[in-house]
Amino acid sequence: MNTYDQIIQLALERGFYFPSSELYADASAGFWEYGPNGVKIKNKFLDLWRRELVRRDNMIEIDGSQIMSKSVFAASGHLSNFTDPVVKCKKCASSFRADKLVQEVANIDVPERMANESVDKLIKEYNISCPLCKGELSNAERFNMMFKVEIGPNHDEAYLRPETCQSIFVDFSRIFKVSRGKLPLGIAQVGKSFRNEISPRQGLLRLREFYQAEIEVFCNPSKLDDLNKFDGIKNTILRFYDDRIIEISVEEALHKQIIPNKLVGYYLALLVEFFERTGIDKKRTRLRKLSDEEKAFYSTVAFDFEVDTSIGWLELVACNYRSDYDLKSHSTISKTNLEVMDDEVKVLPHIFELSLGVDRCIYSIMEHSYFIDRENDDRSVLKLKPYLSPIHAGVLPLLKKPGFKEKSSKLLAQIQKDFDVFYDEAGSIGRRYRRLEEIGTPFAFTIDHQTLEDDTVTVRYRDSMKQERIKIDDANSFLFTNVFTYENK
RNA sequence: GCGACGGUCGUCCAGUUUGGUCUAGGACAUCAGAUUGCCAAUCUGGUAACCCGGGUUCAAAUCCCGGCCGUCGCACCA
Repeated sequence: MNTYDQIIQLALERGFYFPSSELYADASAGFWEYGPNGVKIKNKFLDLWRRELVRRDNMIEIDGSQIMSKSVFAASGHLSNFTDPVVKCKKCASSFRADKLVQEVANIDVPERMANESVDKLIKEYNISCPLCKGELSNAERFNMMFKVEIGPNHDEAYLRPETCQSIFVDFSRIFKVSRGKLPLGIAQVGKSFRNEISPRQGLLRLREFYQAEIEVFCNPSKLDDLNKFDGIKNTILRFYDDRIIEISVEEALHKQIIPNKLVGYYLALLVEFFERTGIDKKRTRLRKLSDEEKAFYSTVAFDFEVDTSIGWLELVACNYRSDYDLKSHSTISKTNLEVMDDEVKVLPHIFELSLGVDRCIYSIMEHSYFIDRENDDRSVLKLKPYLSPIHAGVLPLLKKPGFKEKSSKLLAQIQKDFDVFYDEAGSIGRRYRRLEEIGTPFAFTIDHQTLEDDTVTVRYRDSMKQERIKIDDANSFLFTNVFTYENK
């Protein structure tokens, strides 16, 4: 069984995540739910994201609507560009990307945005048939990956947002004013996005409804290298991939023009430092500069932050320099001037975006944390960072005898307002330790005979299995110190 | 969306070839009790499943059709 299957099994058995609506046979693919443990790890992951990116860089966070008007997506380009021209074989019903098919067979350049009629014309002209069965092809159709919804009794057309960032763009003007913003300004948002994927697969890795944590940095395009805070991260090591991995400091990467300017370098560094805190193995991550073919339609420079998993390299964060694409077209379509003042000069800000897929991150963290301890009965341990663990600590009475439960309850009440704790008295003590470490609980407090005498408990560490004694009164400070530290114990 | 294969307790699997013995079995997990008392111990007992719909048949987990889901390949991945 590979690691991916083991993680899925753990997720199902222990309530991290599971398919949505599974009670019913008509449940569609691409929708998954977070169970009790999954929600906790997701919330803690987002706490870390806020701490390491939003707060660290004094960003602003908003929470926008999931349903947005048609005009938003007319301006964003999603109505016209978020589609692929598709032709179907009338005989065997296979479908193909029309532009790619024509390009291959006729050996001519076909722009992706070519009108359907022009594509049809080319198919006739070059007498193109189904590559599989030689059957006749249908006319080209556009498959739009946005979910359309109808508003009110008149069925007004609107869409579920395919990316969270559009809220940030359309709200930008007001946010900038009310927060007395100054460029560069990061605006962040966590929320759900919706894409009608043709074939969603692999659990959390490709969903039709998924969480994004996005950061849009609004900046003055003429001041991309005018950034004092760059000095704070210039020595941070980035791992770039292009045929092979290059480990290089941000400053060096700037000199070698791997990154275009200080602003991009600064935010890539913040991102990389954030991921170092998640428990994802840095040696199994890379930044990959995208070629022109791979880039999204709105992007001028793009890096993907990728992580190596048991099923290959996985894109976790798309880092796009979107220039003024978004504000310019929102400005045009809405007929609103979205320029702001920067040092007495009017500018239409450019945008550098860090668009993070939360669900994929959760999966990757679980996979990189999953550990089979060959030296200790092959126990399975989720070596999550303590601040990401669904449960911070277990409270375990060694015996089911008078006195033990009372002491346990006292300890429980004392720490559960500040921490996620789990009380367990069922089964042997070893069994209870194993249950806790399987879901990543870093600490277990055990109430034993000595507790009844001197109000001390043992703390058992998940990774080392070592124990030490502390006073019950010190349990909170122990947890504050050990849960939120970046050091591993 | 196409093709191949598959779908049985929470999880993993047996049972389907050849319809009846399946009132659906096991392991792990889980719950209750007993016992033990610091690393998955033992014993007893319990909960718990044939993906959905239709068809064939005296009889369907088993055969047929459709749908849904999953894995893999192709295509797709803004």
